[in-house]
Amino acid sequence: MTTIADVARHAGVSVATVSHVMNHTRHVEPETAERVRAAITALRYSPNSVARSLRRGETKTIGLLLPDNSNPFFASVARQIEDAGFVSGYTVILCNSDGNAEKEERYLSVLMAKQIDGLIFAGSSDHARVFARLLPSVPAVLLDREIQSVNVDSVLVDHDHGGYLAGKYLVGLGHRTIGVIGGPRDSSSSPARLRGFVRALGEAGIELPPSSIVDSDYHFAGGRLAMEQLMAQAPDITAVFACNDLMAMGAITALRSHGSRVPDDISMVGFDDIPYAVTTWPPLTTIAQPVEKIGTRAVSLLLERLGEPEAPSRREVLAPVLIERESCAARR
Amino acid sequence: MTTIADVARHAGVSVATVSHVMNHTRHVEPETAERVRAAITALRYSPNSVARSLRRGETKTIGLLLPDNSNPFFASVARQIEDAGFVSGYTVILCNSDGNAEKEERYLSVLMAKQIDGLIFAGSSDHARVFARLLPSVPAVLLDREIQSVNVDSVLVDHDHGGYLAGKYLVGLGHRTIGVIGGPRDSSSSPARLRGFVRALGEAGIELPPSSIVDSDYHFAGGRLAMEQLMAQAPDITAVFACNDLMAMGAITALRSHGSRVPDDISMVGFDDIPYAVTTWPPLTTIAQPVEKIGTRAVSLLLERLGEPEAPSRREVLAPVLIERESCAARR
DNA sequence: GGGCCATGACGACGATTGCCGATGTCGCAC
DNA sequence: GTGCGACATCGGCAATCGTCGTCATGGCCC
Repeated sequence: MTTIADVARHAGVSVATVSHVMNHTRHVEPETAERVRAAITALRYSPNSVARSLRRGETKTIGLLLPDNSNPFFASVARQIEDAGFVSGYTVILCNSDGNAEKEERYLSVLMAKQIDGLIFAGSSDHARVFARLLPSVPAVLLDREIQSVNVDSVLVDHDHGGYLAGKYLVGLGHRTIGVIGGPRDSSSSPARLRGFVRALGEAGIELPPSSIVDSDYHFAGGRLAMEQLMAQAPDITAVFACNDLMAMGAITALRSHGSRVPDDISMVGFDDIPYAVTTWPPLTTIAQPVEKIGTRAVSLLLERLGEPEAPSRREVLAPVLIERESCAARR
Repeated sequence: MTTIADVARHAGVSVATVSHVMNHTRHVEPETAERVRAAITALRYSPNSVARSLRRGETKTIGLLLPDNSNPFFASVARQIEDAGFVSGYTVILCNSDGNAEKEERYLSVLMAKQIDGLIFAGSSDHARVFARLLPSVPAVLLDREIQSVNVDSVLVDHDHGGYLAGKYLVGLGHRTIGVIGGPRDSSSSPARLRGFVRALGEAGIELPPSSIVDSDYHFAGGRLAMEQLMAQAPDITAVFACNDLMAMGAITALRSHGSRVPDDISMVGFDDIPYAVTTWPPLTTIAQPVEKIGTRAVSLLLERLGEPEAPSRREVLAPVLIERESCAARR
């Protein structure tokens, strides 16, 4: 590997000069600078970032810790974050924790050792210990999660509002007896979605009996099972709100195998707007999470904090929007 | 940040000793070692990987350059690679190139500057220039791509064989007039899949007229359009082989809106076995790529090469397998 | 001679590691 | 029993990795 010293020798100057022409950090005689640049290209020199990082005390690297990159939602977020980081000269280290507290801790240690400049964290549940020990020592942005701490900003999605949107929409179509397929109780998102949904119904004077709510797990198969159960215990429903798209897709499958037609017999609203929401039949009406914004805002917050480490911590909440496709119809 | 010198001072030993107890790199009096360990935990010391990397000349980092992490196939591969790397102490830097040659080159430069120990590259097309300039200088593994070069291994999927499997299967079900929805001509995978498929048909004495082949783009909407076209120009087909699942899903949608039923009227075989292949109705019969193996084998090859840089380059080919679900039926 | 300009020399940054010195142990010869 | 050298054990010093910022220096002009 060629080093800055090689370049200096080749150009007949000192290493300091080479460094300065590369970084435009002090004036160098144009002629000299030209000679240096020539040497750089001649030797195909590229500065060693490791040495640079050691010297400068910054790595231009951000850690991205999320539950599972093979989950399309996180994959999209990761993609956005990587893109946004790259344009600002940052590189992303990807870590998958499966929401496992121990793994999160191990990854965090590695990332800290690697001297990341910042962290973007999408924990799957609240592991206070992890945060308390490690987070304060590096600027961080939490996704869909909050914590009282300096140095930590949050990007939140207004799940409550999303649920409200879904409720308003179904009520507006004339539905009165509505079923719900909920996500995991211990997630932070599902209860909020449910809350907003219930509120919308409440505003229309509609009450949601416990028998019209079935909890599930955010997965396709879980959604199918939940729908079976829902059909059994609340056979008169004309619409369903599934707390995510995957479960909505599973529910549609269950309905189809029972001969129910969507949206003719039952309307279906999902949540997330994953890319595959358009591949179902009928295409799924859903509440879209602003995936793109989540990623870009997270990076922006992080970079701003790097510029001003002592600024008070911020929380940014992003609004989901209703995407109307073909899985809902007015009540007959 | 606390450094090794702080620990040494705190334990009353030299930095060398601290280093040696951390790395078990020479015998240290148990008593002394214990004192050092105590100091380490007392000060919450964690060695600075950047300094270590500079000194050791290795970063325990591998670069992963792929077209698009939001594509579920690559997302899964990335996940597998990250997992496999982590257990061996490697960390992954994620880069999305969109298959854009210029981006690939920029990323490669950054990765080289960051002194990655190895590279896993899933290029979307052959950018010989990129490779020629940069690849030889770092151990690399190519995914689904080959190139004549030292230091470069490949993990390949036998697309030809996958296509063959699909053909054999449909022929075995009694189909004789079969349509094909192809992927991009300039990809390396689609033509190979097609080739294998045609061979299987040939062995059964079946010929594929040009009118039963429609090329598309590996996307859902493209698949739908292609199916429309296929129905128009080859109305008598009883089965379709789509060169990936997304197009198969689009094709099923097109068929449904024309009142054709899958598999009763038309059988459908996809390729890839993306997670969403089970969410269609009917669940999609498809040729599965060994996603998991691709990732783990890529990491293994890379690590083995790191251990033995001068070994002859290797190519590992992985066999796809037929996953029988419900989108195919015997010809009426 | 003071001030300015362009550049060079040099010491961190934090960890690893080859080399050397100090101390302790043991065996052997007298 | 004593003295001495060979050898093993343990720990410290200092060089090193490649880059960058600070201080120093030499030349030049007014």
